[in-house]
Amino acid sequence: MTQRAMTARPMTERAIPPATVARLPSYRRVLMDAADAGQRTIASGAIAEAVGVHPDQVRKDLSHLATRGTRGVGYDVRALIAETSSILGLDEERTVVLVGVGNLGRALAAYEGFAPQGFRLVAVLDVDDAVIGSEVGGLRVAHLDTLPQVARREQVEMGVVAVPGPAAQAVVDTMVAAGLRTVLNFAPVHVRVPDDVAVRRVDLSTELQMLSFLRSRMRRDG
Amino acid sequence: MTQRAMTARPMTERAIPPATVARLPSYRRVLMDAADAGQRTIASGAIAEAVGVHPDQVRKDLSHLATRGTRGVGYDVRALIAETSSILGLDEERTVVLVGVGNLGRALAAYEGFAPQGFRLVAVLDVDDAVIGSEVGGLRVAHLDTLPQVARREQVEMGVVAVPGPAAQAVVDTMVAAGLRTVLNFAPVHVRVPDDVAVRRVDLSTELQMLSFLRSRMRRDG
DNA sequence: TTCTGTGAACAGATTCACAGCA
DNA sequence: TGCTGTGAATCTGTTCACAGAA
Repeated sequence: MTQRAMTARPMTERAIPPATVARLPSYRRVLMDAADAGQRTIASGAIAEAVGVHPDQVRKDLSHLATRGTRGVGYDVRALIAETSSILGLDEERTVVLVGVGNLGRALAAYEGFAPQGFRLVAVLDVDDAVIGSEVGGLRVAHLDTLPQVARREQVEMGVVAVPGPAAQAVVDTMVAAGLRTVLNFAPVHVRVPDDVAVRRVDLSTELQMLSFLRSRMRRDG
Repeated sequence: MTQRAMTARPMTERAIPPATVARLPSYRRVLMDAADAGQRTIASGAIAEAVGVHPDQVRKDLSHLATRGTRGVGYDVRALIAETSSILGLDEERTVVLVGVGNLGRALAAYEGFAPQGFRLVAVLDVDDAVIGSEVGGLRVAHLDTLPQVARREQVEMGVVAVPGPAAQAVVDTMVAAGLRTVLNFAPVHVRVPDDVAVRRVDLSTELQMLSFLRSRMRRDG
């Protein structure tokens, strides 16, 4: 629909392929482990081994970054961490709001993986009076209606949707109206959003079903 | 490594592309909604609309199945549900074991999405004495050491890993040794498994980071 | 040597274009 | 006329092969 590839863009960054971006968080994690272990440089082969891809793939991916490796040695660990963090937007703090305080919502609110990557959960919302006012993940659950105020006050950028499927579209509409521009959707439905809003969906049921498919297939192969 | 494509295979099924399989669960959900609403047939455009893809894509995907649509009308809803279920291996019950009773593990155990798709959780395991013996998702938490017995007794096929990263590889090794052949890994690390075991990883942090990337990019585009 | 960087070959997935049946 | 089915064209991603710097 929109013509992106032809758009003039500052030379500093050259349209990193989505497939590469998807691997960057894994690379970054390995790099941070290496840094913790005191390593100053790391070879593509070592990253590849830890992440489970081909070394070729790692080098091709890293060739989209500005950081260059040195032949016979590898890449500078600190430089790569800095650049991947910057590309992924992890050098500035991102505020997150969570909607839906069921089992999954509660688990997400308590999830320890948010904070270390710079994601700060600033509000937990629901529409059910039974849970509003209770404490979840160190925050008091408020009514979904307060989202616009919270979003403005805290400059919230990301929304996490952990409500049942039928409620998801309405929640996302509310988020979009409140100015959120990225949404992580755990409901098992596709939601419609304007072009300038990004949505990613995580569906446990889909994952299980794909595994189930692989299982069926394997029994015949083996 | 293994040569699959050339393997002789019963004509009844012709190697469905992975990308298609990944969309099948979504199609199936839409079909079930349509069936609930009393619809007997459905057009590719309607499925596409609900799932958020091109109608062309839906038709190409469905062309890999045996069920054919009728021109000017659409596809038979019941027939498609039956065939997608069969392909995804959802016509037989799959037994699942969950390891790791942290926040996420508890949420997964209580997750209502397992049962309706034919996934039956038969055991919840951990290594922490503090949680062993407690009840989670209607099951009493047992020690990970009991996995081999449970796996044999219940013919367990799938394992869900909800333990911290550093513990994941050992847990998966135990699962593989106990005969499980598919693993859904929520730990943020790559785990090594033999060729005949399938692993899928779901990483919340990766999803957030990809959204964060999109957010950074959008601010410049818009 | 060892390990990077990249063009070229290849493979897979999506979109287009259109023929053809109800 | 509406919607399926599919070859062809295109696009995207992966793997190969190898030149070249430390």
